[in-house]
Amino acid sequence: MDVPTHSNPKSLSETRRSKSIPYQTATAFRRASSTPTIMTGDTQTTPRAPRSDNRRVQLLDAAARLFCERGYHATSMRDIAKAVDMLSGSIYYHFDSKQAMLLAVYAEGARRIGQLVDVAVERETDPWKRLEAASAAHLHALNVSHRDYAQVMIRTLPQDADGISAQLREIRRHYEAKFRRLIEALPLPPDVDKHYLRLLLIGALNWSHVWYRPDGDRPEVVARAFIRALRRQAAERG
Amino acid sequence: MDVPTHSNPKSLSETRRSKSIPYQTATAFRRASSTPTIMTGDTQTTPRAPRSDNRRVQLLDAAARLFCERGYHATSMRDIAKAVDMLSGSIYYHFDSKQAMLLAVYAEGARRIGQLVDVAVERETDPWKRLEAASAAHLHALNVSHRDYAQVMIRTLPQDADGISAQLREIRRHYEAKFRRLIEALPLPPDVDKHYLRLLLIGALNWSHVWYRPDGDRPEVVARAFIRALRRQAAERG
DNA sequence: CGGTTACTAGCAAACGCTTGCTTGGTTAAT
DNA sequence: ATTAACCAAGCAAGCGTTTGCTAGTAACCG
Repeated sequence: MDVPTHSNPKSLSETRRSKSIPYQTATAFRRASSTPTIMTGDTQTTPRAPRSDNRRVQLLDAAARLFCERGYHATSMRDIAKAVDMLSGSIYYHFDSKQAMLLAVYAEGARRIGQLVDVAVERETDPWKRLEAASAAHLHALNVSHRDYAQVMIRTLPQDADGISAQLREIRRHYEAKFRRLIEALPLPPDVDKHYLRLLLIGALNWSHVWYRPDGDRPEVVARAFIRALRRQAAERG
Repeated sequence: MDVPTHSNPKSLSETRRSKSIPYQTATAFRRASSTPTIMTGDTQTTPRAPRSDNRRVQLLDAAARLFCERGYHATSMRDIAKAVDMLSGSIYYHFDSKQAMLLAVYAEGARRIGQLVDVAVERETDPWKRLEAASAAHLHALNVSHRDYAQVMIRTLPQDADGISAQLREIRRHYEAKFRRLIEALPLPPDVDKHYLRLLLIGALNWSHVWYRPDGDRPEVVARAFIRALRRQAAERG
């Protein structure tokens, strides 16, 4: 159930636009990519696949947990290293920098919530039911099944990491488009502002990490209450 | 218009429970308190009032601005000192620690939003209008008139400052009680869950710092849109 | 299949710099 | 004359990152 479902290295690297971004060494990039990028030069040696005891995932899990618990700036590379019983310098074999780790966690968080939402939405046909399912999946990822990764993705602001702010914004924009489409599909009277309906719902969902308690109502119950409050009876009947 | 309306030192110190908390020296506390606490000992000299060129407020303004822009952990005492053209060590004449500064900014933020909300609510009588006015005031403080202080108060989580987490929680609880009362007063059918109605609204309001743009709709417009979405037509007519 | 080679994954130790905070002394407002 | 307010200097600890090196693993070759 709670087994971490990491993306394979390929899909991770695909969130990156170009090899020229300065947050991963050529070596680390080659590692992360499943398709061995053989250079055009003739003296180039063919790269090798990651070893079976590769601890990149362990490292990312620890980073996600600590970034979630303490926040990015309050977590040191030594903290992360200690969590997986490693020396801080060794992290730099897997990641180019602390910011690169944050970006990786953030992207993985977006991928996980996105996947959960997609699966949940597919099962429904009614527009309101689809939105409710998406909300429940979002809440579930954020507070139950993928807390660490998802909360880093939700709570990290672009200004927290200057060098990768553009990437962070793009990832979030891409995710939120799902909700934009779901709300666009709602049968609403023309006097209802879809823009603010979206901001109202997403804001409430994202704020849930502050008040959500595992021993309280389950995500589906919360989602139903939220959608119920937004779904105006009059619009329904008309 | 944008003149900072700081609380006087007395009201600030009142948010503190006891003199024994370890985040302000005896000296700094005496400074902050308007009623000079004369000790029972006989050899005690009477303390003097703060000088007219006291820069405590300037310092707090700078801290609020930097905490808001970069976050608490990403801001150093030297950054704050530099912002008011001071040496970092000199800050410790006014505040006992970095955490004490955060607490002061946080408390002042809560005071300012609280005051704006109180004033706005007083002008209305209809329960829904009162809630809408409170929402507009909240949005206004958070994104326009008291951005720095208010955003620190909203965005800072208890786990960001271990030693003062209880105080932070208490201040926030006290503020949110205003919304609890406003929603309690709404004429709602019994099937509407007031608990989740509150979480929905407050979450959306607090998330506004992510998307609010000064050249977009004014806070009152946003608040009206939010309340409109929550105020179900059916309930209104019944 | 055994040996050689190539390279992954990590250790150990440091680099230069920044951190929150302290202390002793000085100046200027009251 | 008193002392609020600040400076100058520095402390120990911690920061992100780099470097030189090596043990162990996997792919290849005869």
